[in-house]
Amino acid sequence: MIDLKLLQKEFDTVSKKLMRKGVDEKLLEKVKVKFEELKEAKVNFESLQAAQNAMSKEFGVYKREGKDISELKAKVDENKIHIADALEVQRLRQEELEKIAMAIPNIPDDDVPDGEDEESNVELGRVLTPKEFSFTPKEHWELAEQNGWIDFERGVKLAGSRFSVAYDMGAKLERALINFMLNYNAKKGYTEVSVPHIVNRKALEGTGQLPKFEDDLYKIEGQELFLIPTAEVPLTNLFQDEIIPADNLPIKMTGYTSCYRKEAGAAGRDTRGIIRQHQFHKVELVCITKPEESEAVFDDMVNTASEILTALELPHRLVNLCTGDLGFGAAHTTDIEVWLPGQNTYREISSISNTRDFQARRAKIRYKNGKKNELVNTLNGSSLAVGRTIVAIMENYQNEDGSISIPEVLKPYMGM
RNA sequence: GGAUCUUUGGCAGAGUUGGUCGAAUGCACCGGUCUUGAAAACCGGCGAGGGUCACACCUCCCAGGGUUCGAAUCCCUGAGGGUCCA
Repeated sequence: MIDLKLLQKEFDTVSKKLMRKGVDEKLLEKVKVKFEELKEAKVNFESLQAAQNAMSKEFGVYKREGKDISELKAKVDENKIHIADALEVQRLRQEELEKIAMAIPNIPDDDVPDGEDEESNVELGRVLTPKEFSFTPKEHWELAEQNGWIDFERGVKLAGSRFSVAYDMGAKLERALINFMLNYNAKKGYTEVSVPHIVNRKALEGTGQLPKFEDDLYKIEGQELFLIPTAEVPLTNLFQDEIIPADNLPIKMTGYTSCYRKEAGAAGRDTRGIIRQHQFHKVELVCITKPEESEAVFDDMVNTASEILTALELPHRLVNLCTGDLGFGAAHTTDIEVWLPGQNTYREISSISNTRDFQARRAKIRYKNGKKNELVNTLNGSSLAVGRTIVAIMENYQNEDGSISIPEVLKPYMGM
């Protein structure tokens, strides 16, 4: 949720920034008006309520003094009707406002580059040089089938398209990577947390997946529960409605979960292989910080994810997302793209975002700054998407005969 | 599963003939006096959210609903905890 007070006070500045992200200025004006109307309704309701309270107190006095209360009662009864009306008005306006305000994305930072889509993303740097192959490197699905690591047909049999089954070294690699990543993150000061894979609506509203992106979520029939699309949701919402002592910040967490996504808007994209699955494994980083320290923590998260790739000797690059490619809740995002020689391109393997106070405002996560309660900053990032890491390992570690070597650092995790 | 009791501020714990209760008291905590420093003692402050320049004011005594001019206090439903019976 954006800061409505800020929108009201500095409409021109805020709307200009949001227009960079394609938000219609008319919509923002509407939000501003609705916000003012809501405040008005609140003041109205509260003053009626105050009058009611005062009269009720008088009642006590009258009774004790044995005075006649019929006139006062008439007044109070009339006021009651007004209160009911005022409350209804307030409720409606609140609903109206929330409906549109909740669908407004976060304000992008000033240094986020302009752009429609990923074409305008800005490369920040490269780590490791892709190696030259003496043969034409294959794509991962081919290697996966050839080595018997991944079974696409039986995944479809069990659950449908975009599901797959991992076997043998493919399955072991999954497990090894998860452990390796979690251990690495723990060493960097991130506390390991194991969370539910099913969450309620409030949690998803807190992190911004709802109400706007319900189509992308798997919902449990008959219940207001959803499968998580990322561990970011439960990890961030651990602190929903809490006021955290300043000394406890920053909170740095890492967690492994499966992630479940309908991929509603992705028809036809990445249909081969395991780049885009309905269920995939991911190790996530989530941090909760004071506003002034969030950028330092952000850098640490990017480094942590990048270091894992470096340890796996996978070439990658860092990319600063442009306004058009930025997610709903992010103020700015750095993607890490790993080199895939089979596809001869870099593909996203991690996305690290600073949402600043956008999620904190929705989820009411605050901290005690002296005497005042202030919103925290929340950050999230993958470190890393496990399936895509396997893809990267397959393509980068392939040999001419189609076999695949195992990265040195993973061998201990695979009983080798 | 049945009966009964219970659910209050960081903790403990008053508050059930409904009104002056957002709530006594103790502990904890913060500030001060005293002290070389600390402890003790004494003085002062001290629930949360919204709102305001600051007040005022609104909301919150497990959750939700109801009765009433007015509810922490009464009624209903649900959840957690205790005890007894199965």
